[in-house]
Amino acid sequence: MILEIEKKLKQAGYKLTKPRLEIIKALSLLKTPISAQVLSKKIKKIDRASVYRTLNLFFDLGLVNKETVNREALYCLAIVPHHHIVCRNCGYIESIPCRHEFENIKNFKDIRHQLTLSGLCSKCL
Amino acid sequence: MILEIEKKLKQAGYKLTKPRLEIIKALSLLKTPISAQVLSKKIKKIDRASVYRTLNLFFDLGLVNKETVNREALYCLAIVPHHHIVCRNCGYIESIPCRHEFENIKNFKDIRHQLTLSGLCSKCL
DNA sequence: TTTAGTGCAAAAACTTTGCAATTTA
DNA sequence: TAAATTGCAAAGTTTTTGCACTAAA
Repeated sequence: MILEIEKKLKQAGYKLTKPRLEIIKALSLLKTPISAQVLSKKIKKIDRASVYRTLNLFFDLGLVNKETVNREALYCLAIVPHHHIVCRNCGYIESIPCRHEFENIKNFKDIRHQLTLSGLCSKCL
Repeated sequence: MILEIEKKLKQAGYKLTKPRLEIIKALSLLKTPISAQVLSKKIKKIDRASVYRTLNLFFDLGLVNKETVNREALYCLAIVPHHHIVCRNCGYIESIPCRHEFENIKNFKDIRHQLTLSGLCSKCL
């Protein structure tokens, strides 16, 4: 999966730098999406500005998804299509495999998507 | 539709104030989602802080959706379930009726969702 | 070696907060 | 009239930018 991302970065004409690789690695190790802030604090050796620049680049390239979860913007890798469902009470997050096809919407090509579900998990209801 | 929102606000124990009604009205007139910033500039008579407070309240109550479109967080009314597809090149936005049912995800109740699609519209590809 | 990318520091943009005044129910 | 909500001003947070330096191809 990491290799696939690196390939896409290269194909798009971007360099494979240490900060970028670090961020890809960090994201790939996570089970749940993460905010730019928190990611930045997690990877202390990379400057905050670079974290933001990198996440924006990855988002523009479709390598990461950005979704609003309980008011916060969170990022996660977009390579394996999946969704999240979040408990609005305790914040617990589960991943959901993507079962929908969005390729056939008239008038649009090269479709990317981002679906976020929220609810109350069994502990909270 | 507006009346339905007002009812929900009341039911949740909140007052129907002028700023809140203004914001509901403004959102209901829009064909596309809007950022807090832009909405605030659009409704000059309501203080910025109130716009933010109101959007957050509405979001928490599930009255509005918040979605990330081309890096920006945009709001729209959530009463009539629908999605958006955005052209990544020119920003053109179309609404899509919601055809999916998300009620039956195990372990979660009271599910809300937010789906954003992006692509390249026919003019841009 | 050249060009893209980084870190740093500073600026800009965005969002929230405290509190007195106002409005709603 | 009591309690919630607003506007204002200020603070806090988040994100971006300019630029000299560094690293990837």
